Amino acid sequence: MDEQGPEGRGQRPRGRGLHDRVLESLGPAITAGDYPPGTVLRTDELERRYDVSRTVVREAVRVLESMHLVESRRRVGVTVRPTEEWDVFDPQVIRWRLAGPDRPRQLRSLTALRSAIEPAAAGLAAEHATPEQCAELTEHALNMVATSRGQQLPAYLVHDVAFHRVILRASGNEMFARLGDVVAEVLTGRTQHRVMFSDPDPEAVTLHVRVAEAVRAGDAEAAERYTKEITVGALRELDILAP
Amino acid sequence: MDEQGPEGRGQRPRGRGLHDRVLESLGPAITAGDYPPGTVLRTDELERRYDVSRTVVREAVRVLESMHLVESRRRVGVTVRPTEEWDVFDPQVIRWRLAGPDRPRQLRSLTALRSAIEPAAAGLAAEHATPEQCAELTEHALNMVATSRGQQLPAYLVHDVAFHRVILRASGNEMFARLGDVVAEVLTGRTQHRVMFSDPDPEAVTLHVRVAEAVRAGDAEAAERYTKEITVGALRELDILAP
DNA sequence: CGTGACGTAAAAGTCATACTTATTTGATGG
DNA sequence: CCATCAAATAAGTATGACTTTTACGTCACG
Repeated sequence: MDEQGPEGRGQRPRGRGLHDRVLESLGPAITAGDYPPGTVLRTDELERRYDVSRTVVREAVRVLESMHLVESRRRVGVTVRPTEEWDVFDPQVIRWRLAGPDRPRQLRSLTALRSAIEPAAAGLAAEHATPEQCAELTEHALNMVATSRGQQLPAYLVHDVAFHRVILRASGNEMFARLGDVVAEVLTGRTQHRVMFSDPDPEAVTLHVRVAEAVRAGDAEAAERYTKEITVGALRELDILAP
Repeated sequence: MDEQGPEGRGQRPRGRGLHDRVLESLGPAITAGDYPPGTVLRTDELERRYDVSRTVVREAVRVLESMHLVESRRRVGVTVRPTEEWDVFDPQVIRWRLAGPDRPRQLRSLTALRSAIEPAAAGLAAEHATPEQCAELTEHALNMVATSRGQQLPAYLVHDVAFHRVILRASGNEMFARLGDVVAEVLTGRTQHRVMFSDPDPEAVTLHVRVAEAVRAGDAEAAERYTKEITVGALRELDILAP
């Protein structure tokens, strides 16, 4: 055993809070499958493992429970729940899974989600976007064109992310809007995987400009169709990278 | 003051846990707007209000924080966050909002979400559904037909919900699958609103049968198109009910 | 040999208290 | 007027005592 001494706790690591530290360790571990569904954790074991008090462990466990990652039952312990019951829409869960071995699978799910949501969002945006949002949109689209050649992927990515964020926000649907972070994550992840490869697909760049035009013109049908083409491209790309 | 006595707590209401009781009171209150964004709650105030210990309040607050409903900061208190930052995909948040004054708005968001997701899910289902799932699908569709006339809405609803659940599950996408509960909630809510009115739209019933056929035939394009028609119908219905 | 009632113990849940730490506020002094 | 530092405040953490639920084994009875 490696006790640091009879009194007090060793090494206050002073993150934003001890419970966060526990959460940021347990969450990824569970979503990564280190503790397969059915695994039982006992709180006093966790106390010792992380060298923290009951208070801290319980708070972390409570949060994991609210994500349906675990279930806490008296006389049993904290049981890891089956994967199908996890709150896969929880942004935190998404981040944890993107950081773990489930990343490819997660990226596929998310890309399929994008492919369903974004065209609809673009259609709504064409009807609801404010003039300011239209302006932002065309600006980002033009910046994408400008940075689409000559190893400027980081800059390109910034505008790509911003573009899709505006679309989702301009849809006027709060739920679509909240997917901005997720889409950002997917786009970023995708870029990292091919950063050494080529410049972005010129067709995709053009499509973004078309979407911006369609939204500005209030043409919902066109905005939806062009966006669909973008996301279909993203899906196809996934199949090529991991068939 | 209404103290129950000098020692102990009064009335153990023994829900599944005190923290749950606090959560189930605070959560709805916040999402209902009883505490507008910016409102600051102090934990010791909550302790007194709910007549529970620090431990319990902290656990509840921790969960609310993980939903991004509140933010807890030292020397300040527990602050209600702006609506745009809430985890609107959290099933619990969705339920709370559906139970509160935000219900109409929430139903609209969710219906728009359905309208984006379900057609895509149906398309995927046509490619991935197992024979068993196809069988379930046609069975539910036929039962919908059978119960579509003569004041059998409750029974109809059961099969409607089941049908859409199977579609979402058969899509093979875990995120789509997890929307089953949400869709169920929407369908149930919709039925409750018109339970005294008419039988379900015969066209919608037929469309469900067509979707089942398309999925069985592996015709993704048709499955997607028919499902889209169903959800568009749902959207139109909303406009009629609350233009 | 099966079956149901019952007691026991294990683990989470709760409480009260003492103490720590970060942060706001404002007072003090340059 | 601004920088700096001190005090007050509310959340964060630790801990020990106690309660409540419930799985599991035991034993008596059919």
